[in-house]
Amino acid sequence: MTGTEVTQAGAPEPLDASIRASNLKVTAPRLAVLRALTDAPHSTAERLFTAVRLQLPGTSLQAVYGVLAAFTAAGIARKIEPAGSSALFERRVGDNHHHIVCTRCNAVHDVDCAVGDAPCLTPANASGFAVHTAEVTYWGLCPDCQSEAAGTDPTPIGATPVDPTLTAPAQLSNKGAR
Amino acid sequence: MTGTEVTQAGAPEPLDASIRASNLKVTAPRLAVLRALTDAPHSTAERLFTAVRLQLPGTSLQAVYGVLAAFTAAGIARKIEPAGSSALFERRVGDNHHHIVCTRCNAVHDVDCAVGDAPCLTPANASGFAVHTAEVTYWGLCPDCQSEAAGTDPTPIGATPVDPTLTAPAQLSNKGAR
DNA sequence: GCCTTGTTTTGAGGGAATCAAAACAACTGT
DNA sequence: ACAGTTGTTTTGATTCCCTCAAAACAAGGC
Repeated sequence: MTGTEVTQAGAPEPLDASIRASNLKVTAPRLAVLRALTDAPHSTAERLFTAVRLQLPGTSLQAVYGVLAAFTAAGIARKIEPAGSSALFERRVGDNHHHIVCTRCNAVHDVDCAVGDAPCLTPANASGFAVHTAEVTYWGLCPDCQSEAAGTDPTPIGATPVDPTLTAPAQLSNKGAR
Repeated sequence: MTGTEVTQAGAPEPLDASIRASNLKVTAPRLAVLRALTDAPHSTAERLFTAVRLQLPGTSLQAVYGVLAAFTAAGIARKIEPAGSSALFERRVGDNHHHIVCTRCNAVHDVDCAVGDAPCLTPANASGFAVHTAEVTYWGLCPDCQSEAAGTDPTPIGATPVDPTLTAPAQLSNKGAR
């Protein structure tokens, strides 16, 4: 009943296998977190904690933090920290992908790399740095929020959504902006 | 003597002018913060606070936060939040530039955009998002840390520098890694 | 110079994440 | 199957970074 036979679409290999493969001990909290992470990618520790508690009450928030730290260290999970939000976690690792965040509802989606392996990831002037990783975050409106923002109030749903004008990253060409 | 005649290289226009130009009142704390920001770009609020106090004791940390919020809202400063570090501020705004962070000493440098205005900043699959801004952060070793890391300990200088393997953004081609 | 409005100070508060020690459970080998 | 070892989790506290609110205060317009 602790769910070892998770033959669900989306989780090609059994949860415990990927944990064991990283030389980590397979525990109930870890399985639960990994499952929750599979069901809801780009989740905060808190969110995962909530999900985990449904299946495994008695799990502590610190355990979730610990599990996530172990997972990211082992490379079976990845931690992203978009400006203005708390850390998010995802299982998709090892591939060169980026993220796009909705400035209104904070939804996060994966974005494949534009040009393949190392797109514009080679900086123009690295000033002597030996670059080894690159990270791209896009900001915009998700489809849902586009429709709603069209005729409705321009105000974000959640209280403070991450004001793009304050953090002001690189502005794209304004064509079609408006 | 509160320094209005700052004819220093790096600050082409007087500090008070750029504040006034944004319809913000010119105050001592604001001048001090703007000066500190000019001298030390990519600084945390705390760091700026320390710098400001040298010239203007009695200034509160909250004032610095307030000034920085006003500056970013007005568009005369920009706030960046590299993963694992607290918010950093810089005066360089309006141009499409990115950042490169040393994973050992946390030094931050500006990086011009690789391909001009909108480099690889057009995501491969935006999944319907209306993208309006993009942000790129490179991670690597600064020149100084490269030399030191060559023959010395691979351990970072500051206690916890931001472990790139934990946050694991997109890996560049691994050639020359190791 | 006075008034209005916007800033700064002062003091408190809150969320996210980390740290440390003790209780506990998974794997190893027998 | 079982005991030992090592790695996890719990429990409890704490730190860091940043925000909020009200009162004191100063800049800029008249």
